[in-house]
Amino acid sequence: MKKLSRRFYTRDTLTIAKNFLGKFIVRKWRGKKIIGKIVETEAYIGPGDKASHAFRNKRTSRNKAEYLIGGHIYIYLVYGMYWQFNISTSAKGKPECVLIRALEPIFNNRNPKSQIPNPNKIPNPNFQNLKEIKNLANGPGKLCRYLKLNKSFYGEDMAGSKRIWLESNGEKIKKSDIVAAPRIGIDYAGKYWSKIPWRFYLKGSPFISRI
DNA sequence: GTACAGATTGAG
DNA sequence: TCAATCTGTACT
Repeated sequence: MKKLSRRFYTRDTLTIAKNFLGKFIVRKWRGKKIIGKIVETEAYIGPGDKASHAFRNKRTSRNKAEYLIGGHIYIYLVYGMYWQFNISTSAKGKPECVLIRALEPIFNNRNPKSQIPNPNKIPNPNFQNLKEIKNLANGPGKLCRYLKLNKSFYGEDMAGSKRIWLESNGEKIKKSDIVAAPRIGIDYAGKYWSKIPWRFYLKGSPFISRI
C-alpha cells in the first residue's frame, strides 16, 4: 500500500475524481485504522460550475478550503446534520474539489487486494449480512459517520495528516469499469449543470449511494 | 439578530 | 416519492 502524495492531488480535477475510485481512505481513530475503498465521487469545478459553492469565484468562510492547493479537506454541514467530505484538487487559488460520496467498508487490512472482488464474503463477524455492511458508508453523510469525520478536519492536509490519508494498492481501474453520470441533488443549478456527467462510480459496485 | 437553504436520509 | 430535520451561513 502506497500513501498518496501532493502530486496526486494537484492534477486535473476530473482525472482525480476518476482516479480516486479504488483508492483507500485510511482514518486513524483511537489507535485503530478505519478503512474504506472509494467507489463513488463527484467533481465540482468552480468558478465556472454553477453547482459549485465557488461559482463565479464566490468566497465565503465556509468554502475557503476549496481554494487551497490539492489535498486539503473541505468539509461542511448540510440539512443541519450531515457532513459532506470533499478534497480540494488542482492548483492553489483554483476552487476545485471532489466530493467523496460512497465507500466500500474494508475490515481486514492484511490483504486488501484479495478481499475486494467478493463483497458477499467480507470477513467481519460483527455484521450478519451485506445489507448491514452496505448501509455503513453508501452515502456522503453516512461515510462521514463511518470515518468519524467532523468540522475539526476542516482544512486538514491529506498529504501530511497523521489521522487521515489516501492509499493505493496499485490496482489500475479500467476505463470500462467507471460509470459517468449526472451529479446528485443539484437541480437548483439548472438544466445544463445538473445534467453534466461529473459523478463517477465503480460499475456494479453494491456500495454506491444509488443507481 | 434572524431568516433560510440545504452536494441527505430513511420510511412508505 | 416525499417530508423530517436543525445548524451554519449570509444576509439585514
